[in-house]
Amino acid sequence: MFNFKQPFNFASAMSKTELTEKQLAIMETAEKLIADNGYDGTSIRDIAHAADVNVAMISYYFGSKEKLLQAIFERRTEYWRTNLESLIEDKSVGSFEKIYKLIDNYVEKIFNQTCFHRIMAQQQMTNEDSPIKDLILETKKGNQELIKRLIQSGQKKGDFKKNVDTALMMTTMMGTINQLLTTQHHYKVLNNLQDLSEEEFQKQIKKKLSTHLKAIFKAILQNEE
Amino acid sequence: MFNFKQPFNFASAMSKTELTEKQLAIMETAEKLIADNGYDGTSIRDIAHAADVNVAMISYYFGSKEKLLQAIFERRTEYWRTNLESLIEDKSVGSFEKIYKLIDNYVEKIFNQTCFHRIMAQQQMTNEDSPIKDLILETKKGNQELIKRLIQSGQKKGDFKKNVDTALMMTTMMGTINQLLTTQHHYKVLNNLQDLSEEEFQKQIKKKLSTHLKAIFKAILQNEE
DNA sequence: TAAAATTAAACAAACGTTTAATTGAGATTG
DNA sequence: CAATCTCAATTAAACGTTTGTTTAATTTTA
Repeated sequence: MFNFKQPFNFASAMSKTELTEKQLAIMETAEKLIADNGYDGTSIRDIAHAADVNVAMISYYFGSKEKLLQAIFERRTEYWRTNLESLIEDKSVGSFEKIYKLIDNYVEKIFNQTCFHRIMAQQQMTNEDSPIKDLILETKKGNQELIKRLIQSGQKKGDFKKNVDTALMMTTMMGTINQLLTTQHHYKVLNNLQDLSEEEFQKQIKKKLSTHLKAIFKAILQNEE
Repeated sequence: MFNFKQPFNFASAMSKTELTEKQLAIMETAEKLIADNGYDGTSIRDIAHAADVNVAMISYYFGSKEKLLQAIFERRTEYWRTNLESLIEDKSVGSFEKIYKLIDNYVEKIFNQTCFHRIMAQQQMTNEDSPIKDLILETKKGNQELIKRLIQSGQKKGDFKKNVDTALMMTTMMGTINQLLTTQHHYKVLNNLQDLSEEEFQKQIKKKLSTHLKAIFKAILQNEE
């Protein structure tokens, strides 16, 4: 007899289904590998082997290599804004306190997802347009809009200087964090911290970075009249 | 008759020869392409086509794709330190003036070689050891040592604070510059500057960036006793 | 027993590199 | 001065791998 059975295609059937354990395992393995070796430097076979699944499973679940990356981005960018919104509205928190909390929030979030943010830094560098770059730009636009409002409210209260270049300020924050993220090893070597355990080093660097950024933001924002 | 003629191998014959026009053309084309699409995202055929030479010429001149990248790095890192040395020794220049000159120097150099520095930023991100990463680390080590001396001399004169984290300070400088370099387009969009000519934009951004960094460094370094 | 998950194998295209043959310009020769 | 020789420069074609993706068959699950 003939067999008319159609092959099932998961990728095209998946619209907003929950992610299975296996899909998550693939995504997290891919995150680590791509962060280390770059998107083009990581093959589907590398990922499949490290995640201990068949090569075909990646196309089966995600459709393609690029869509896998997109899935990673969608997962990680989902919960960015939410708690920023509430911070801005909170009337019981002072202007500088808000900024400080913002910094802690960024540092904490980024250092809790180092692999993903290293990938984001990579992707920002490429010069081709892509859905992912659009996603990054939209996220950034939203964030910067929120922060602009935060600063404007501080200016109205007389706490902050006028004429603050928000974009340049955010560039310094993201730039400093990214630079530290991508050159952690250099930082370790240059400061003779190789003996520290990875965990201890992360803890120290997060604290130092936070303090450092707060001092910078204070200097940029503080009204000295 | 038999032909015993050995093929000439340029790559292994070249030790410290001057670069020909053609080699320079290849290197500069490669710089642009790799900056835009990444090292693994750029094929030898892409480079050869853009530089209008045969694919084999690249292996012929440089030996391999990786050695081409190395040649680019050697060309660009050659003249980094020289004029920093003299700046530090100069007794007629004040502590802050020296720092400001240092900043201008970095901004100017990096923005005059944007493609190369975008490649450098890419390479710093990868997690594999390579001769190129070693070269970057050595250059950084040397620079940081010089800057440490610059700061220590300012501290002795009582101009600068004690307990300055030089590495973190440099991280902020390089991070801010790199971030701006890699997200110039985002910066343009986020600040509605799309109408400016590229040249005018570069000029403006260099000036703004310089001022911005000087303000930050002043805040970090200034002794307030 | 039907649908979904998983597999090994195959696919064409692109990759970095090498080969072997040809071209071209300058030196050497008759 | 023309002919010859020499060797670097240049070429098209081929090399063996690796790439992302698809196929068709098999196993698992319910």
